[in-house]
Amino acid sequence: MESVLSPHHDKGQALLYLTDEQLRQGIEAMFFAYRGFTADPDRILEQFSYGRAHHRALHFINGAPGTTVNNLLNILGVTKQSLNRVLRSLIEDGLVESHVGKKDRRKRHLFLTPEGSKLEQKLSNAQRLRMRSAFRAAGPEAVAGFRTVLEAMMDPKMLNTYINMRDTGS
Amino acid sequence: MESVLSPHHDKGQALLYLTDEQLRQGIEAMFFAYRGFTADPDRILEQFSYGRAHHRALHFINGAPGTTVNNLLNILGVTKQSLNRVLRSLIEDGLVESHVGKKDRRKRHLFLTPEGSKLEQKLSNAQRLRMRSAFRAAGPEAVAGFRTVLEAMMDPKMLNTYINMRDTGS
DNA sequence: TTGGAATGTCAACAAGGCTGACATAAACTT
DNA sequence: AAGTTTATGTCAGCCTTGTTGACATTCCAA
Repeated sequence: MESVLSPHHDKGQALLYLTDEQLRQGIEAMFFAYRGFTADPDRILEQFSYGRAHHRALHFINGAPGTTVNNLLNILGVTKQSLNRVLRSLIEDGLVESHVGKKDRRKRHLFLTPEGSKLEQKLSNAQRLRMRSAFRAAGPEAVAGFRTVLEAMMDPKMLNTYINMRDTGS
Repeated sequence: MESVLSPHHDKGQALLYLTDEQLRQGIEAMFFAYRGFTADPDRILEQFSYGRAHHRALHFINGAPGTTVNNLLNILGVTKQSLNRVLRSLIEDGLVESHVGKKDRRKRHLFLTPEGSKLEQKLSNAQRLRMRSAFRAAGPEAVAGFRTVLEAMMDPKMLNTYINMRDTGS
């Protein structure tokens, strides 16, 4: 907790944002913002008869080319059967390539084809556009705060995953 | 990346948070944080054989008792068929009551029963617990930034909805 | 070399989105 | 008063994306 003595963190100030009403607003803000966050890619995906699950797969394969199915499973937090369905359609449609591992032939390493990369770019551009304009409107300090709160809200295990991706740039 | 000459206002510093890599991190932060955000209520809902859709209905009926089906539809952004399925089960299970409007008898006004209120509390407490600890860990300035960015990310129409709920406290 | 662990595939089911069609009742318009 | 619009509910059927269970393949270690 925070000191009552510190001038910038007196009790009233420190606790104001922790009232149930403030928390409720935070909860609703998450709900509405997440809708906005996914709205643009969703519109594009619809044209390709894909869903959010396809977007997520493309996103993380793009970020970590050669990743395995199992690794993707851990990141996405779904069952392998669920992911497999999505991957199968992406592979059939020529957006993703699956290569049997050379060391361990049980593993499949996943890569985007040029066409898959193209769609990923399209989705990513749309999503970044909104994020950029939100960041621009809010300013650098707000962005830092945004990231801080989001990180504190993640499950510890996923926070590690997130931090690893962030630091290795993959 | 950073200018040696003007540490606080050089171009690199001012725009650092708008690089594609920063935006990518923002996107992934949203993805992982939203999972954390919904994880606790999801576990509770499972015990009742309900889903997130039920949670959302309970949440907004609790926040605006007597709201109509149509109003809820606009807030939730789903079709009436989809909402109806959820409402029907909540009404059958005695968590929600639907009262024919007195002025306009086409309308149904929705209220939580004591039992519905109890579940809503349970879900809301779990979700607030995580939000509170995230807010506490991040500090007031970060919370303000979080809210600012989320609001900038909403669709304008939903931002209005959100602001109205926030200001009227309903 | 054999049994277990890791990995991936196939089948089937459920939740919760969606559309379309239609019924009802009330309110509004002309 | 008649016709139109609005609000709501319901039925049927479809799709995506979760789930579990069963099973095949591959690797590794006892």
